[in-house]
Amino acid sequence: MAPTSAPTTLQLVQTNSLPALVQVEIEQLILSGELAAGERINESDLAMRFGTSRGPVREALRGLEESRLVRSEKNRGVFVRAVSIEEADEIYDVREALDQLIGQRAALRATPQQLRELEAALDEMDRATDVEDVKSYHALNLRFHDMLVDSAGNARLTESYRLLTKGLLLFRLRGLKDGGGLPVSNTEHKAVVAAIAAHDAARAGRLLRQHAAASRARMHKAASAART
Amino acid sequence: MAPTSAPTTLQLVQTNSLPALVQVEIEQLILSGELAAGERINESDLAMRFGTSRGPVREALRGLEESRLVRSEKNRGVFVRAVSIEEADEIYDVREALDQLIGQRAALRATPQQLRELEAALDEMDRATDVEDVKSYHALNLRFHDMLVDSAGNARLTESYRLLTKGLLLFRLRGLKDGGGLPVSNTEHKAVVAAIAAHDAARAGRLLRQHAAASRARMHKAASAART
DNA sequence: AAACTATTTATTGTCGACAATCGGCAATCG
DNA sequence: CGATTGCCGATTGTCGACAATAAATAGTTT
Repeated sequence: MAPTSAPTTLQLVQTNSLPALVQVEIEQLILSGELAAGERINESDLAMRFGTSRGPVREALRGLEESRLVRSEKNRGVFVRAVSIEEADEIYDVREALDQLIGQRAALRATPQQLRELEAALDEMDRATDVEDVKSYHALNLRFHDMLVDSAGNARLTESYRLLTKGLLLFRLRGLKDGGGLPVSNTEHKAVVAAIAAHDAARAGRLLRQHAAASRARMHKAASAART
Repeated sequence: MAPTSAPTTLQLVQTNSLPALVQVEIEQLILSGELAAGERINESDLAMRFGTSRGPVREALRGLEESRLVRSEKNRGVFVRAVSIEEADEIYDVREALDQLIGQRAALRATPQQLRELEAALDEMDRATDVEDVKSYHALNLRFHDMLVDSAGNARLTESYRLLTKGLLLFRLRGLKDGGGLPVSNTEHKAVVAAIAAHDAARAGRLLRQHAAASRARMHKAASAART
């Protein structure tokens, strides 16, 4: 039997263990904001919600703790991590370095197929920009950067980058307006993809690092705007 | 009552949860090689060994899985990860980028105290080199790089770096001889520390990146020597 | 004897129960 | 009246037991 390209729920349950499933489920809850930053997580509630006992939930939380999405206090429970802007800055320090590496490697190793997908993503983001659909743009933006790091062809780099940027998602502005930075952001994306298509490693690396820096600046701008 | 500088066992048990303690214990077992790469881990055995039930052990293993020291197969168990030289190369790709960042930041932010400790570590490594104590040198070398990343003053960077380099420890050559690379390695260390002391960010970053690259080359050399 | 099948055994996966601990509230005492 | 102390409900921490699965073994058939 040929495996379906999109893995079925059945397959997921058969290959992944229950704690792993629960872990991604809780992760969704956190990243979607349903479990707010700083909030305390009740093990029993989650176990009920997923129809399991507390064991798998506890294992999942231990995994999430290791990936820094939650923090745990003995006998008090686990809390959704709250990422301050100072921490977000720290993350961006690292991210800029990794983004440069991603750009360099992608320019050398991206396949034509991957390049096509990147360009398709650019178009989609353009469309989202046209109708000022900030939410869609954010989702597409995440996917775009995921595709980028994948096209660098280094599994460890992908892991490190994903782990790092997950932390950034925890720093969410109340009402992420972004102040019209969307068209600028996608213009930067296009320059990066162009450099990758030209196999210009140095330029792609430099541009992607600059894009990260600009993204950080936009975060600061939005943060100070939200504070007033 | 003033807290003791070195945390007592009591304090450790009171603040850290049992799974966390078990996790570092198992981590030691893995990194020391007592649990060999590729080997399957028996939950009950470990639980007996630590005098706990399997619950805390399972939680600890989830944490280790997230930090990529073990991998888990459903209904088959968890295995100590075996890192191939290709994976080690991937890790070094990322490590070089992070090391450059570490050098840059350390040059800007290292305190005089940290600088003194770094220089003390250099001396210790010199002594280990003189008597060709490879094992001590390795331990000191790990500590030195830990101190370096700490002196960069970025907690996220520290986390990312530690996680990454833990993976490298899993790539262990049978009988790590290193072929007399120790004096060279410490010479590179000294140049890095000198650049940091001079607050020359660009140079410190460049040198630390080069040191990582040289370290990778030494790994390759040792690997090909071991293969013959 | 080789190969396939049934059975046994060891190990993991999950659960419910009990013990330990914490935060809050009320009673007590200075 | 304020602070301390002792309960009380809620939640986490840990455990032992049972179910489910996979590997190892024995048994049967050709």
